[in-house]
Amino acid sequence: MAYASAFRRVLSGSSTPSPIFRSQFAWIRHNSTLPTLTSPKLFISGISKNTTDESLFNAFAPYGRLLDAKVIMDRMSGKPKGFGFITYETVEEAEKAREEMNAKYLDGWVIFVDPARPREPPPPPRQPPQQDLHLNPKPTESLFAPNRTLGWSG
DNA sequence: GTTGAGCGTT
Repeated sequence: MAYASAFRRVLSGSSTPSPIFRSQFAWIRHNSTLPTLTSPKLFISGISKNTTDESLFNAFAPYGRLLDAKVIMDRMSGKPKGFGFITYETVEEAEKAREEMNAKYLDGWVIFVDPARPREPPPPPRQPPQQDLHLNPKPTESLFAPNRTLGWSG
């Protein structure tokens, strides 16, 4: 996502969002993953270090009923990682929130709303290429079977 | 204590 850092560099100093940039963000929507969401979970990236769970919640609250809003902090260092997750009640609300809040301002930073990846991939849509190792081939009975009829006994 | 790519503690 090169556009993310590009817009951040342009907009990091300005505090007032200019309407000019809204037209600039149009192509992002066009370029973004427009197909319907499959999960009410959203991955919010590019959030400010001032953004907390509460301000994230308040920012996305008008677009649906939020079940959860978390700003991910590094548990080792305690510093915010700069992204978070929100969970709506339905995918329609998440869809609306993405349309309304993608590439918008939150605490002076342009945030990006994307569908969150499942933390536990439950259904693999394709089975992994399992190589079929025939470690136990059928026993070759007669290959090494001694021919008793030709014994030394004469 | 560098200025930002990314998918979370259970």
